[in-house]
Amino acid sequence: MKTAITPTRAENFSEWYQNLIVAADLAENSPVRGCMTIKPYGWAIWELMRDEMDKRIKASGVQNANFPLLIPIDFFNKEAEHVAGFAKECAVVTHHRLKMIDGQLQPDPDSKLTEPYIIRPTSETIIGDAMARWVQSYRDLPLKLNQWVNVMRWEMRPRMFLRTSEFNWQEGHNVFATAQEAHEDARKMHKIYGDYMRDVLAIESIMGEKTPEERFAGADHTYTLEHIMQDGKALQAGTSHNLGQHFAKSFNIQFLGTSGKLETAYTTSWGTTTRMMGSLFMVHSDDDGLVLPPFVAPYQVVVIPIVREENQDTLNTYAEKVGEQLREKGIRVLVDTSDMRSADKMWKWIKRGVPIRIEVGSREMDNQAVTVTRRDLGKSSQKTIDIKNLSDDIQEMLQTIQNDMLEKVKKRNLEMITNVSGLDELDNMLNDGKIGFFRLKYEHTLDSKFDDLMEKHKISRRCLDDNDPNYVFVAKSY
RNA sequence: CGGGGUGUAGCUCAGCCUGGUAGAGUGCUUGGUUUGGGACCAAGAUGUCGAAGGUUCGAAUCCUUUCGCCCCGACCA
Repeated sequence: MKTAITPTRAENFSEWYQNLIVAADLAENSPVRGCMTIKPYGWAIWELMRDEMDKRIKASGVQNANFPLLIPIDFFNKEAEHVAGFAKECAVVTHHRLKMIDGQLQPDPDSKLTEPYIIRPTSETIIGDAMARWVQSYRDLPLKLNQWVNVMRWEMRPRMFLRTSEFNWQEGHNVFATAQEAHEDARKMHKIYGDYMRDVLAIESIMGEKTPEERFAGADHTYTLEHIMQDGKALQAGTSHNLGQHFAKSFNIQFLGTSGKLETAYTTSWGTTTRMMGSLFMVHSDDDGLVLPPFVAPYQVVVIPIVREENQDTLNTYAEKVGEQLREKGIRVLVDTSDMRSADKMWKWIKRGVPIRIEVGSREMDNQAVTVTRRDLGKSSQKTIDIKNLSDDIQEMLQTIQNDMLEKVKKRNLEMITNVSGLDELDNMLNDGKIGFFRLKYEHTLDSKFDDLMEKHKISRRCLDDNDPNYVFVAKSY
């Protein structure tokens, strides 16, 4: 059978992924090295994801703000571990003016900055600096801030949505009076992310704490959400850090406590990025293109009139009427009356992952009916239904699709996780080509033989098992 | 940043070895026949051959430099 995307997932997963992005019109490589252009259809998905995330973040008591893109290099220097983590991938602004020299615009040597700026790879430092001023008393705490911005990390090996030099994200930064509150907050944001990914993206995350080897530079504890891709590899889709007093000490975030003594605060930071889109695409899509969960589908339903010349006008009117009926219920609908062959329209919207396709032709019009097909199930789900209760039926169907997609992922996750008793068993399974996550005692991975296995099989520790932190998940990753 | 590959029409690519002034398929436009899971016929438009320099009467082709992209590593949301 001919698939819309070639090669298929089974033939070459990473090439399939790239072609998927092109076929679904999500993004393209830009003229700027390592940076992508997110196209309107891709951005529409992000806006839906972002708006829902923003709602949930605000509901947890966080306020949005906006901090500068440029960070004084000196700020960055204040937290040693943090510097070590990011120094290798920073873009640096060194001049503030261009000059025409030999017919070429160049940075004007006379405009060299005495102190260069870093384009933010993350904003702990500049937000820490502000917090030091904003936090004076225990009454100012907790202070919870978030910003939706772009950041830049000079990546050596970019891949669209998964790892680009510039990416969009939200970064939250909270300050607390006590270690306990900071601990609870890091866990709370972690859970909010997990719920979001389950409810909105229809993805069940593998959640847990990063091992000391893998945690964020400058954090005491890093909690991660790992997603299992269809090829068994891991993708980190979000993190929440308990930064302890590292940044509070470096930036003097201090307050007068109830006892009248000056105390040092505790901070957390937590983020999710456009990488979640990469996960969304890789987790759900198939060999015919994108498959979107209804929650984040720019169009939840596409109505395609199967027109013939003689009935074009009446049929388009009927299609619009169907679309209008659905819109009244708040369903996002596109009635595609564009000048294309209907078969081409179908494939276009299949590739773009619209959850429900409604076809209307003269047969349906005569019977006051429509033919519906679910994207996640394909042609076998095609059925003709009466339009009498259409908007209710479609709404219910959208909910079912959302649920079914999650269940499918949960089921696949279970199949993708293998318990192993020790390093020899792990080695054997990987030698046999077994893919997915492997769960084993964390202490086994402290054996030097595990370092050899990591090298040999390109695996890494993803996170500890939240249900039993004596165990760790190990996998190949993106 | 190291190893390998690659850059020619919107897209996928041939042509390069052996220098002689640009090709195919697909897509696009127009007309016609079609239309319920990727139609067919006919006509037509489209290129600084990634960029810069060099060799040459002449460079997509040979040489040098440089940039991007892809794959495999190291690094990471």
